[in-house]
Amino acid sequence: MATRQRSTTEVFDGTCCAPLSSNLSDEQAVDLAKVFAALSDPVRLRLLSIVASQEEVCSCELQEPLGKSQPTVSHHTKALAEAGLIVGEKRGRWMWWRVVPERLDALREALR
Amino acid sequence: MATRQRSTTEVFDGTCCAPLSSNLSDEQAVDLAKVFAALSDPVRLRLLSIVASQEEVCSCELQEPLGKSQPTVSHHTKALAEAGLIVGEKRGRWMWWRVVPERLDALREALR
DNA sequence: CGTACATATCGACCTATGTCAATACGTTGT
DNA sequence: ACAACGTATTGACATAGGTCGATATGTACG
Repeated sequence: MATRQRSTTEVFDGTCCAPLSSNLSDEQAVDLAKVFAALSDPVRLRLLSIVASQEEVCSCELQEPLGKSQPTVSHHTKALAEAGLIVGEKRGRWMWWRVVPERLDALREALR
Repeated sequence: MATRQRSTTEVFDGTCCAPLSSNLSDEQAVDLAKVFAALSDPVRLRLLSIVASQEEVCSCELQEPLGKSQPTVSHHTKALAEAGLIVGEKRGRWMWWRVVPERLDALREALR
């Protein structure tokens, strides 16, 4: 079985990324706001940037460049994963993260 | 003199929208996070959506579809303006808002 | 097994922010 | 000037969220 990370509060409905130029429904706005909220923290943006610059990144490689505690890094990876922007795979003791490019594509479309 | 709305806390530096794939500096991440924070609220997203669907929108046309009080609407337009996503022009007693498409373009580039 | 280690969760703290009533500010018309 | 009206600001309140120490969970290796 694949170890794809999934959370109960993940936002993965097709209605997420209707373009701004269309009049957003309340529900669409709520869902889209959650994704942008995941991007509204500088630490998460740098984290995402690090992950995006490589194929895969181990959690253990994040703590030092981000300058945050281990629980804080875990908190941020979780937030990005719940927004569907990264996915994690646990191999051995290590957690490996990679970006979900389709998710970024969809988000760019939402800004049209 | 043009009545272009400008605030002291506006985020309009050229470093705002470096792509995610490049390793973001701390400062770049802080600036970019502010813009995404402006988009992280459902009311602001619907507000922006309404403005984006027309050439210009009066503040007075926002309160009813958003279902929020006048101070709350004013608070949200200010937040979007400070993020550079909309600009306002006061003509007579009315405030007219329009989107800044270049800003949305730049933001889409940041998601690369 | 038991120890070491990577990650996740919990609890607590502090700050940021969405909301609205009350009020202030500016503009228009009489 | 004054009254009416649209917008902005202020103050207060409740909630959300970033942070870290302490702890729990899970995995590898003697």
